[in-house]
Amino acid sequence: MRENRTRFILLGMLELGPSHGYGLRQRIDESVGQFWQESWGQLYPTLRSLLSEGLIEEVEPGEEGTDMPRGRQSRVYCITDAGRAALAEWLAGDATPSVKRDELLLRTFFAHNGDPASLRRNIEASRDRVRLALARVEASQRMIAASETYLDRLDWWAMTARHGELQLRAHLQWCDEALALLDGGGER
Amino acid sequence: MRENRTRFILLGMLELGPSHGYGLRQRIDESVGQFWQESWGQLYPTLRSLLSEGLIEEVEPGEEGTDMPRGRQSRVYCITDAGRAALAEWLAGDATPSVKRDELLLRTFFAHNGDPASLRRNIEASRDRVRLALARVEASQRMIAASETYLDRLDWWAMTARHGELQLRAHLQWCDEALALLDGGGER
DNA sequence: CGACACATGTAAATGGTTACATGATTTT
DNA sequence: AAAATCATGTAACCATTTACATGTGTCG
Repeated sequence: MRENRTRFILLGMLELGPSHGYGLRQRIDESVGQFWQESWGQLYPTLRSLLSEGLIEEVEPGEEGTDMPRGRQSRVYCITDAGRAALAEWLAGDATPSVKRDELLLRTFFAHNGDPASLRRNIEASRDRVRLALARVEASQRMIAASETYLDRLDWWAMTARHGELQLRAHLQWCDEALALLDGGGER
Repeated sequence: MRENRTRFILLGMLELGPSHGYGLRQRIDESVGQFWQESWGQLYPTLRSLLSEGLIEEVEPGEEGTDMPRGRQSRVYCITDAGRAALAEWLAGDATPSVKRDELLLRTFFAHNGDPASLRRNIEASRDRVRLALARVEASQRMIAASETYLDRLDWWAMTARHGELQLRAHLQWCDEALALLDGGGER
């Protein structure tokens, strides 16, 4: 929490090419959506402050376009050298360890106080969500493998996808084990 | 975010036996600390509001003591029937899917803009933290296996520990793969 | 006697989501 | 003509952390 990472996601996404607020959020969802997300309430104000700090600048829509808006009213931004420097500086620093919060595990821990059917429902819902997420990760892995652009970034991107794959598979295995336990001795 | 889970953790922990603020935080750290944590700024005010809602009540220190304070000034709480009902009601509902935020992966995704040595340092730091966490999980698994109390809760507790084990092992494997990639073709 | 763990709280700041408000363009 | 998507933003609210403030008991 102590550092505002939204700034650096936006800088990193703009480093891939100029875009506008709405388009940046799409990029975020498609690329790092499995392990990060941004809301409008964060995105637009942060774009403004990056602009006022000179880390990004506004360009005319239509210029050298990588990701131009289809509608009319929109503001297209581009990263500046100062922005690139700020991004590099952030990357040179230490990551703050991620705070883990897992409500499903909390419910599992306290399951004694509720009924097994509710826990089962929640685990099944989680399993279904994670199966979808795994399908998305696998799709993204195929896209990375087939990509002919951004070649010098693909190794890193594949690494993040691989993390998702391992993490999600581990969770699926847990769901299976947990549901088996609920089926077996769980009723007592 | 929409639901204040702190309330239910405190209720769940008090269901194990009466305790005081400081002791509750210790219980939380020792039991669900791998996937949940509470700060003082959340804990004490929440205890107050649970008290005013009648979900917990204050008892004299020294009564039927499971977890009594060693120092002097302290307030010991006990869950009420209303509190047990509130906990059960929460458990009957649906879990809100956990929001995932992983700064290490963000740094990996944008690694192209920084230097490989910094990424390596961050991955190694994460691996070291996770090794420690895994050791704690394994210790907690041994404690659960050897426990002769709370028998009807042990299955659930073991399940949460198993989740930690699977998740942390998956992360360790990723760290190894990522470091190998950094050693190998990573320099180009 | 100094450091550290025990113990309880409050206040301010931050980070983040959600709902609101508005309107254009595309698709059905 | 309606619905969905594209597009930009603001305001209110909520959750959470961090720093502050205070004091006791224990151990070396």
